[in-house]
Amino acid sequence: MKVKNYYKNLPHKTIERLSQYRRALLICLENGKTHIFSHEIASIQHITPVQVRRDLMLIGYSGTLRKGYNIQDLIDVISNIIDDEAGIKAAVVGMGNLGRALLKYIRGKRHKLEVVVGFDTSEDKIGKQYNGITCYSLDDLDRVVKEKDIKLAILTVPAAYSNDVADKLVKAGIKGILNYTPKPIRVPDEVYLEEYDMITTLEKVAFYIKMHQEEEEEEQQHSHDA
Amino acid sequence: MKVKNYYKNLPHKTIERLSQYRRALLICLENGKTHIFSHEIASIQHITPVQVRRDLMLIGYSGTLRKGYNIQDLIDVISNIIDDEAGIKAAVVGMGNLGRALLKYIRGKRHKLEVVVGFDTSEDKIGKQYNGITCYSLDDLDRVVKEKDIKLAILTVPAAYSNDVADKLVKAGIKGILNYTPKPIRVPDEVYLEEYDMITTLEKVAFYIKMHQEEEEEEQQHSHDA
DNA sequence: AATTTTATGTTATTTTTTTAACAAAACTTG
DNA sequence: CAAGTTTTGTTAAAAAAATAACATAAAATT
Ligand SMILES: NC(=O)c1ccc[n+]([C@@H]2O[C@H](COP(=O)([O-])OP(=O)(O)OC[C@H]3O[C@@H](n4cnc5c(N)ncnc54)[C@H](O)[C@@H]3O)[C@@H](O)[C@H]2O)c1
Ligand SMILES: NC(=O)c1ccc[n+]([C@@H]2O[C@H](COP(=O)([O-])OP(=O)(O)OC[C@H]3O[C@@H](n4cnc5c(N)ncnc54)[C@H](O)[C@@H]3O)[C@@H](O)[C@H]2O)c1
Repeated sequence: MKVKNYYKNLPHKTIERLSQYRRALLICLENGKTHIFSHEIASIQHITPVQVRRDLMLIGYSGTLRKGYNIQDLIDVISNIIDDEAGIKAAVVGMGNLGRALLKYIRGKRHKLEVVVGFDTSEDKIGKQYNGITCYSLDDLDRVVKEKDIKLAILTVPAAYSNDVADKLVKAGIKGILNYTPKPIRVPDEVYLEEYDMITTLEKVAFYIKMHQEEEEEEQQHSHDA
Repeated sequence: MKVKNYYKNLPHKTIERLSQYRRALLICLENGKTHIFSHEIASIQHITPVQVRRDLMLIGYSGTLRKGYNIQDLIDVISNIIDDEAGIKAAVVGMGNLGRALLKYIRGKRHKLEVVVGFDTSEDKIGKQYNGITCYSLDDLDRVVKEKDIKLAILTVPAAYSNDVADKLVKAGIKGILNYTPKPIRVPDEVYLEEYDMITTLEKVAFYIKMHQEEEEEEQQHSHDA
């Protein structure tokens, strides 16, 4: 029976929530708490306690009845699942406004997930340090990725270059890409790809604001009719 | 029969994809194309053509058999659904590294969705202009939000202040919040909330890199056994 | 000691989202 | 012009995710 890949079948959403649970748990631990109930975790994440318990069931973690979950234990269990033992090294590709902001933000946040270099094509940036991280030329991508065993790339180049740079990343042996470029990229199946577009999210918020507005208008109409 | 709120029941995911379709369509239009097939849209977004057609069916848009969809028409239809006629005004709250990067990025991208001001508490930033946008003191939130009819807030303050500032935004009458802070905030039901955490996404990518690694190790094991 | 309360863990159900199946129409080709 | 191909639009099925239901046990209360 497979043991190692047991967690492979966890729902994607559960993986996301595990990361969020851990972040919340770390804060609770700092505040001196030792145990936590499913409804407390749920409240922080504004989800239901059932969902929390179900996620924890899926990873096979058990709490204590009427006492809740041991925070340190749970952090360790989650870390064992989502963290790579040897740690995963990442690169920020495209050290512009967003790239530098991200670099600064991520730096030092996670023990097993570290941004170790940046890449850019601008002479102004190549060779410079940002938050203690060296920016290399994109021409050195292959070499640096291999030398430093970088597996993850955060893509923040101008949209026009997304695909070109993505191809280079794949060739260099990158295993996962987080694409913040508004242009969807194409990568082989064995490279894990996650894309996020801020405009889309923003437009979604705007849409639901609009919907809510229209609902209210309609309600007013009704009360006027009555 | 309700007409105005017909689109209220569209799946959330469809709304997201509509925004993405439009972005892709705008690029196609610029390139001089007039018509597009569902499989072309699908290929850009790396989803299936069926999903594209299903989404378009849901919004009641019809293409031409064997000719595809009229790009300009479709853009207009999507815009009619997701854009607010009067336009929605947004504020960036917390003009730090991320806030300024976002402001610069969003500026001028969409006709009906505009960032019109920034807010901060730092004396260094209050009164300054960033990309032509004035940064106001958080103390002026109520006044400015009302004066300029701002409905959407992009929250990029330090995590420690997320909740405080969110409360103020709600009191000021903001209708939707996009929270980039790693701390989930609580808002009343009538305020639409979208949260996004980069660390979570990053950890998700790292997790699937790890999983893929372990799968490969196992395969090697097997071929060794055989 | 019996009863009530509070939480967990699991199975069942519902909802949401994606994918598949296929009929119908328009064009192409032999 | 008949047969085949392509592409849409829709209904049906499957898969994924969230929610509900509930049995169980520890602690608190009566
Ligand atoms: N700024 C934001 O908040 C934001 C938000 C969402 C998405 N984005 C997207 O992220 C990307 C970067 O945005 P930005 O605001 O940081 O832009 P930016 O212009 O500030 O930064 C782009 C950087 O990429 C570098 N670059 C150019 N070509 C390159 C290449 N081939 N390889 C490596 N580096 C290269 C440039 O020298 C520059 O440093 C864009 O695609 C943008 O659409 C930005
Ligand atoms: N930098 C990133 O790429 C990144 C990525 C994801 C999330 N975040 C999150 O976004 C937030 C901002 O990150 P940052 O890197 O821009 O930080 P930053 O320190 O550069 O910016 C924070 C800004 O908020 C201002 N501020 C402080 N208190 C405020 C208040 N009460 N009201 C309004 N403004 C206030 C500060 O003066 C500063 O200008 C943080 O919560 C961070 O965790 C940042």
